[in-house]
Amino acid sequence: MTTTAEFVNKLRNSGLRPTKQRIKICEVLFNKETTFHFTINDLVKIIETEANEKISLATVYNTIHAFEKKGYLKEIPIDSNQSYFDTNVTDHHHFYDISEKKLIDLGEVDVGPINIKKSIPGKKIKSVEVLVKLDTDNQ
Amino acid sequence: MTTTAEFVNKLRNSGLRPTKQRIKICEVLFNKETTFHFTINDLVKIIETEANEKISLATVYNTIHAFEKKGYLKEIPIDSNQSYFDTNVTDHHHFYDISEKKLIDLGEVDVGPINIKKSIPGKKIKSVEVLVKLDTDNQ
DNA sequence: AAATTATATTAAAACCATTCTAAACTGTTG
DNA sequence: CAACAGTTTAGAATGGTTTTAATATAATTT
Repeated sequence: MTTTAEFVNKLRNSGLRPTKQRIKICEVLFNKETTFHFTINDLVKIIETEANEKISLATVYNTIHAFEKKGYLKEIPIDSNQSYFDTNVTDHHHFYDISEKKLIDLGEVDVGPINIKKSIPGKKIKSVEVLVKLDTDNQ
Repeated sequence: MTTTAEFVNKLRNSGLRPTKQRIKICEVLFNKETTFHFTINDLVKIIETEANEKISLATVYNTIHAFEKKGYLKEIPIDSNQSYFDTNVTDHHHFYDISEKKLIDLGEVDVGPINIKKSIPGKKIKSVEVLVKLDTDNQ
């Protein structure tokens, strides 16, 4: 459980003004038992349902991008026409269930160490992401 | 070097009618020394420049999706708003150079074996893709 | 606490990659 | 060659995301 005051501090410390909208989004994203994955559309629906409030789409996008830039969210690359975000910003990988269009976390123990043997001069590795696509097992 | 007749056969054998447009796209994609990565936009430009021809956007999309379904192309998941395709359909992974927005192949020897220890009942692994993001090394 | 300044929110429009539509066209088969 | 099924096309539609520019709000200064 995180109090509103703590979110206000978190925002202020990041150089983000603690507006009503940002605080609400913090509560929706960071006040859960577990981390989770969402699309912008999911988030808007959660805000409308859970909070019975309406935040403009543009603000939701702005806020999510601001949070991502601050490292409070991670975008997950999927070849899809919409962006998926993860409130779990620790190093981990993902299953992607193609039929259900759902992401599932792979914990650190679920994937053996990844050994990248190639390097490009002048470039450094920023992240290593594994996406395991899942299909229904019909046989 | 692949002849037009061979592309015609390849298409016919896949159940795709060898139309002028599809043959042209085959020539652009599969008649190169090396495999490469492209977006639909890249491809349209190549066709216009290299071949001085115009194929309708819808046809390019249709053809690329048909080729992907037949396994002649692979889509590469990147957190971007446009799709990247690869003419290299062997099992391999990628570097993604963030500043140049360019993909670079990682050969089979460049990445150690990936060990996925978790499984989901009723689901089977369709693919395992590693994306290594690269940043400019300023220090 | 009012005034000022800088930043954030908003609805609506714009944007842009991709998909759809329905009419015209082309390859295939008999 | 006729008939059919599959393909191409321009243009419209779609849908996620970004931009715009006016309004509102938070922070800072007086």
